[in-house]
Amino acid sequence: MQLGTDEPGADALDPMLRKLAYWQKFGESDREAVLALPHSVKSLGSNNYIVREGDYAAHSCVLLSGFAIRHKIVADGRRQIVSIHMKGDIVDLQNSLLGRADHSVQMLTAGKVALIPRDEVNRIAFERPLVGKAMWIDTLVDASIFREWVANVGRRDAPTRIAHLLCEFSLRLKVAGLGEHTNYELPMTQEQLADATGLTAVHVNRTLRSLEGDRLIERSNPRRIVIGDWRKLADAGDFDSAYLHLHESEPALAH
Amino acid sequence: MQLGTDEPGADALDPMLRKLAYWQKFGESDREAVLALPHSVKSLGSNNYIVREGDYAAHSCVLLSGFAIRHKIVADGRRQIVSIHMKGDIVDLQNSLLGRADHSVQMLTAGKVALIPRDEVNRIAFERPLVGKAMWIDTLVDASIFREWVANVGRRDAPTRIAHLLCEFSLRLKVAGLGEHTNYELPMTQEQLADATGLTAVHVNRTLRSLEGDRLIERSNPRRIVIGDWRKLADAGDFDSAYLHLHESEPALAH
DNA sequence: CGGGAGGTTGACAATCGTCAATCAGAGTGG
DNA sequence: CCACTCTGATTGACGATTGTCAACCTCCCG
Repeated sequence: MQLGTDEPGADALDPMLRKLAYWQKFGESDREAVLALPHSVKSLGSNNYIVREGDYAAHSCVLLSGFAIRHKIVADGRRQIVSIHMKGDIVDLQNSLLGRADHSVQMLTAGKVALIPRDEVNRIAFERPLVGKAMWIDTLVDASIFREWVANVGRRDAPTRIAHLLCEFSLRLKVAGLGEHTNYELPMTQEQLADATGLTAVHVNRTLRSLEGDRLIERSNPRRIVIGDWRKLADAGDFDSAYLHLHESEPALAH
Repeated sequence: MQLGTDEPGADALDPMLRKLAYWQKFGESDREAVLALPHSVKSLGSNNYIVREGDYAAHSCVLLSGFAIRHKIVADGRRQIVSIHMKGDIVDLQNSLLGRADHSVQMLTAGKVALIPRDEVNRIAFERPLVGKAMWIDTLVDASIFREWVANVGRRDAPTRIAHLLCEFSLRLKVAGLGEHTNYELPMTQEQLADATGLTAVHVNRTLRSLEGDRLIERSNPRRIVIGDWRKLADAGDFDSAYLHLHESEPALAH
């Protein structure tokens, strides 16, 4: 299923603006300039590709709703998911500057994206220093998350790895304002979870059940994650939110 | 050993300029502006720290000679190296914008670094769009390498992982103009190699010897890597240089 | 010549992967 | 309403890659 292209609403880019303004305080004119970026909105079905490895992207792409992942395929056909994205995430800013995509971006659920011509992204980045700075910071935080993922798949065992991912997802849901962050539906199959953690689907299954057995999470159905004691799960997942570079107010989660 | 601070040479920042100019063609005034950045040069001994996780860095740091790594420590004290750096690499640009360091940077060998006040980095990035763009691209390529590392430790087996790292190192040596890239001395212990690949030192040792046994590499001493057939090693390491975003001329290595 | 760091090897253990069967739930057509 | 089917989740038995522990070797350097 590949759905059509919609008319852009007046402030379709609001989720992107919120994200950028989170990194860098904007004045009114910068806010308006971001919202005024030319773009088209596209509705995508689950599993639709936004970018394919090797593409020369003509657009930058912002996720307006739904969830998406970035992934790479290795020699024997196995897949590694390198990041998970949600509302407001700028999903392929790098392609505006780098040219050929070094990985694919794929929808996890149905959702909408805004496509912004790469020239426009480049223009605003350099005409409006605060906007450019916010975009740069956004890509630096992305990079910080990749580093954490290298450590996660490289040096943590399966239960810790999965607990860490559940914590990251929870906290990012909260920052994005997407509902109850201690009781959420993980928008992916266990196979996708395996591809994100460098494990196999079977082992992910066993590990989830073992986290459940240890009362670190509850699951009323296979995808629903209920976090009873956030601090306990964070400890189990060796989770320290510093790498997300959130403002002071957020990490208070720990309470 | 922590050596002193030297007088900056007239063009100490040349390695940084070369790197930036590789990503973005500069005019003469931009070149001069980069070289004119205020900075101090510091000589560091092997294993000295450049940045420690948690630091609020007042400087950005460019590696002028020697090798360095970035790493993170996980709960049980194990370490994950997330990248390896060499001459010309801008090693903590992100700290200029992000504030608190989310990982440590440590010298692998003795070498020199240039410290540039973070305000100066911010200033040049926004006063000189081409310089800013080059720095931005540099951070995006960094991020691309992190993604590849996530896939490397997440989805490749030990021999493939190590072969991949050897290929990446080889190619980056070549681009940086640091001698014979098919016959080089790997500036790290097997324990450090293990921390970079998410393995243990013992297993790294066995795997290196097995690569040797398969005639994918030769080693006249434990650290010297001789690549007889580059293509063969690249195949064994599932190595495709696209993620390094080099210009067209370099990947010709494959011949 | 002694000490130490790093490299090498073997025996054994454990985490995690593979294969295969079964189960549960959603959607579909008769 | 009820097979039927498909995807995803779950479980068990077994196997393999990788980790752990411990010994020993080698080289460099003071």
